[in-house]
Amino acid sequence: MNKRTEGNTQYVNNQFFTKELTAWNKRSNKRKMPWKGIDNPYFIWLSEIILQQTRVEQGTAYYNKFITKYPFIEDLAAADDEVVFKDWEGLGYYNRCRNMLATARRIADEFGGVFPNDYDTILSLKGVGPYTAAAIASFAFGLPYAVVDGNVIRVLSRFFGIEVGFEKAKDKKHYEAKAQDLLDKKKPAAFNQAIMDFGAKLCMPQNPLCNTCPLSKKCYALKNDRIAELPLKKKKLAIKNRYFHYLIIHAKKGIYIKKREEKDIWQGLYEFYLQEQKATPKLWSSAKKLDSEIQLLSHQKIHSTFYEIRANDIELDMSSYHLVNVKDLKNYAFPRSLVSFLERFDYI
DNA sequence: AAGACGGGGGT
DNA sequence: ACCCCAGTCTT
Repeated sequence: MNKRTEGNTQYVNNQFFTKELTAWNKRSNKRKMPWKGIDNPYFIWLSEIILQQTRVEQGTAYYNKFITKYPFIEDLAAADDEVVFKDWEGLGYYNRCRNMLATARRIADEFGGVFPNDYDTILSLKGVGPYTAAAIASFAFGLPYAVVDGNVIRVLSRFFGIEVGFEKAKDKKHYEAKAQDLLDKKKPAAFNQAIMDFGAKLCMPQNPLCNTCPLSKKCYALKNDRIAELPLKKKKLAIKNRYFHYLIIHAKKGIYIKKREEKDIWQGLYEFYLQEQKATPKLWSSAKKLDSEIQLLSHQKIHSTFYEIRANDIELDMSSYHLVNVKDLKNYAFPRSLVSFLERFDYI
């Protein structure tokens, strides 16, 4: 196939893709989400931050909580870090929460509470990368920027036969250029929403609905039996085992907890007195073992064991810890595994 | 360019 | 077990 024919084929496929996608969106797309179709940039930004690497089903309740509790960006900007972290508890990727607060405050202070409406300024916001900037720019302001998220990568990779991954910057750019090329510049919001809905509801990661897919006639992956292989997966990283021994130290006024400040998992969340090591800490021979559990993170396997002891029965430096009444524990944000423990033992 | 960063749900 | 989710930031 010569260069010219190849270019023409691409063009025809582009037309086919956009036409069929648009038709599918009008005819069959029943997907409903609280932020769909709105143009409040603050709400859209909120939804996008919450949904980064997070399923819609998981994020929706958090979104509803945030827009109800903080209806204006100034409300969020004025809230205490501790309270917002508690609101975010269980969502994961807690740096998102920190960046969200920083951005809310920047917009309140620097922009007088008015959300910036140009792509470059939006992209400059903490926690806002290329995907989120394009989403806000298109959904809130109708600007012609194509989103490229996991759904878009999958759809483009399969339909157009893009046999490269997307971890390399150059390859990612290839997807971005393709998406931008396909984008309906007159209706960027509708196009972006449609392609993501299409990826989520029809061209899913596993067992996509090819038999009812309006794009199947010209789909590279279907034709070449590459559905399961595309998009190319990134090589999976090794899971590191970590062993956390938590000691619940009971004093008259409550138990001791401490905020995780280190550059590590769960930064900003609270935890009990911790010793991280493989074997049971020797000094704790008089402590009572309560429970143990394993929590899987994307990159670590956390083995937690919980012990309890009375403060009088052990010598430890607790100067950097907070002594918190048990009934106030519910006000502190903990990692999911600690919340689970606290629930099992009726602390919260 | 490669890692770090959560938690959950589907198969 | 493995996949991967409306990704971004740091090193």
